[in-house]
Amino acid sequence: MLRMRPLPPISQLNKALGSILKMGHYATALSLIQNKLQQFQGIQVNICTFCIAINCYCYLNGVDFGLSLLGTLFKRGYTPDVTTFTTLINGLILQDKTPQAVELFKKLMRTREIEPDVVMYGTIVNGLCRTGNTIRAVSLLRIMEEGSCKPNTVVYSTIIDSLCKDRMVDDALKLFSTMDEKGIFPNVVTYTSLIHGLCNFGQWKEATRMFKEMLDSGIAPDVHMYSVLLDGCTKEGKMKEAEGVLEVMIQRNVDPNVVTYNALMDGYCLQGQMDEAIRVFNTMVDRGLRSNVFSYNILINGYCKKMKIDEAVHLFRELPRRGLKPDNGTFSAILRGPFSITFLPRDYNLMLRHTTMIQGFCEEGLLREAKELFVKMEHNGCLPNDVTYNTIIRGFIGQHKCYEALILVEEMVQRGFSADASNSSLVIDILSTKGQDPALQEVIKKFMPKDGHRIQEIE
DNA sequence: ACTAGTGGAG
Repeated sequence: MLRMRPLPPISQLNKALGSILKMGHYATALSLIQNKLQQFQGIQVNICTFCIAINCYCYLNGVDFGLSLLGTLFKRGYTPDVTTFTTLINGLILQDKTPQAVELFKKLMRTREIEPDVVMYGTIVNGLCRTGNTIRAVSLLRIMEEGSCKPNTVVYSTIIDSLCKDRMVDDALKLFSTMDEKGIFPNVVTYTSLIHGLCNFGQWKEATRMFKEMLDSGIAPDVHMYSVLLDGCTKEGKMKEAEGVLEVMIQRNVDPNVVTYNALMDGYCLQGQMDEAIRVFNTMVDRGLRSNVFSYNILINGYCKKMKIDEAVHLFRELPRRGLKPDNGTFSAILRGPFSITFLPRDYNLMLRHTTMIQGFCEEGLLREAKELFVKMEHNGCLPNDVTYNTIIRGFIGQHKCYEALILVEEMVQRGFSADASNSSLVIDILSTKGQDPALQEVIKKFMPKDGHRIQEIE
């Protein structure tokens, strides 16, 4: 007879779920929760399990699903704790709803429903930094310093990294130097952010000084740190040193990953040494690492710059065979290359090739390139037609470049073309939001097809 | 046990 095993303690389940989450398997964690609930009807799910589920929903289906679970939680008589709310705040930030996240945070502060802890503060700081509000994050840091919830290394690191990315490396250095006074110690993450920032601004000497300082304080570099250093070397054209970094990390049993090799490959591409870049690519694969779309983009970009079209096309075609999908970076590399129209399908005629390319440029926001090709296509013996005009005009309007659009509209009308359906509706959209701009009015009037009555309806 | 911060192409 089958004897029922004792119910696993809920803490055991939660612990297992924790390690599944660390690997990013949110769907697995969710189905595990559901299975356990069905398997053991009487199992007592606690607030942590709910929080894990909310977190999974936030990552898988969006924060709205997470919020709806909060309702269930209330209905069953549970009281959400600070972690639950932090999870939701993080969910909002993940979905680019940082203003709502800040609102929720403020509301919790106001109603004193929850006493925010350092993680909740850190989550808000992260949200502010990610949305270009680093200065507001610094203000929040000051508030924390004066209050009872003191900032920790994570909060400082988040802001230091953001300052570096906002090109305020000096301010990052200043903030860094105040950490010591407060007895908050930088870790490898703090140093990585700062050294990355210094490398990006060519302050190689200062970067190496910081690295030595870190080693002296007994902090061990990890794969992130070594990759940043290697990348810094290649940006300085120091390929020998970059290879040296790779050797050192292998020696010290820090395994390089695909990011490390990509950085090295990009360095060789920058030097125009495509043979070396390919050698690195092969070494990476030999070491059992999988190339990603970045690896391909780096090489395609390198070949395009060297006018090696066959090699670039070959790699481009290899992407799907490796189960990889070209992304914006791939198209960007191709579009900037001198042979970009060659990548397009064989049955595209010259006209279609140019128009497709122009559309690609517009979608990438590369209007200057779009205009260049637009001018060039006439020299290539290929007159733009109504589709070409509509494509490029849509591009300029999309980037709110009304005056450039106006010139093109006049040209188009002169040649006897008019706006297509998609552009007409686009114009109506703009009219409803920005109709008061006289310059835009001018564009719109010329742009619309002969039956201008739809404009009057709106006016 | 659950929640926040670090690296790479264009």
